[in-house]
Amino acid sequence: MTKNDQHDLPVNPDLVLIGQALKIISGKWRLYIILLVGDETRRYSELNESLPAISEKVLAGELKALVALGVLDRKVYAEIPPRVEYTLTSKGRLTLPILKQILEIGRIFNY
Amino acid sequence: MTKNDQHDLPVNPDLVLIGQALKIISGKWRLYIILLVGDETRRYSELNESLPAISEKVLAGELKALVALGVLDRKVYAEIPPRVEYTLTSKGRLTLPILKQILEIGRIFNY
DNA sequence: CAGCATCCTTTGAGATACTG
DNA sequence: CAGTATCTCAAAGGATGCTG
Repeated sequence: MTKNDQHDLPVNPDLVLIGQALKIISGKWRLYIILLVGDETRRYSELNESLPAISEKVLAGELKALVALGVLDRKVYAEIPPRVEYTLTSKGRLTLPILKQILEIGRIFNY
Repeated sequence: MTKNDQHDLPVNPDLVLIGQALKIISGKWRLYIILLVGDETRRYSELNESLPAISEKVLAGELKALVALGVLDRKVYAEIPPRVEYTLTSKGRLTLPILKQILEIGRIFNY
């Protein structure tokens, strides 16, 4: 029976889910990227231009992470010049309506 | 007509709202704190115990920030020992159902 | 009890040059 | 075009001791 024994506090199972969700959406650019892709197919250069303030390194890193997390699909076309397209996975699409709700928070605190 | 002229890209007004929302919810602890307060009244010590991994400095700082942002109300009781209680403001309460939706994202990527 | 002050470590992010 | 490699920096977060 340690001090942190589970019986001490009824651990809120939601806290675990928050952690899972934060793995997906936390960071300065995640929400922007996921919402910009939306239901479309986006090329790297499109995203780069839509987010002028992001650096190439960060964008490439975030895209790679989101692919690894199963949020984005990455499709490479063997063309010259190269073309790479990103779309939401089925799981990624499930998050879309939720992320759009987050925009409401912006509205709430804007006026 | 500069390169960044607004006419060049139909700037997504949602991007602005994301920025507003991120001011409220971004960071490692914001979601936890807001959801833990929920519809209840929480003391500093309660929050501190519910989030064993947070340091006192960070918790105090986040609470102060959330009060400044208009998310939390802070009520001090002139007692000994001191008692400080936090509740959501009316705006803060408006975010609750949205933040609860975010838990769904955790579920989506958990299985 | 509910913090603040100080110091320190870690992480995220930006700039730039370069490559398949 | 779509990235990588390096370097650098700022900010977030953590540990600890102290106080009204």
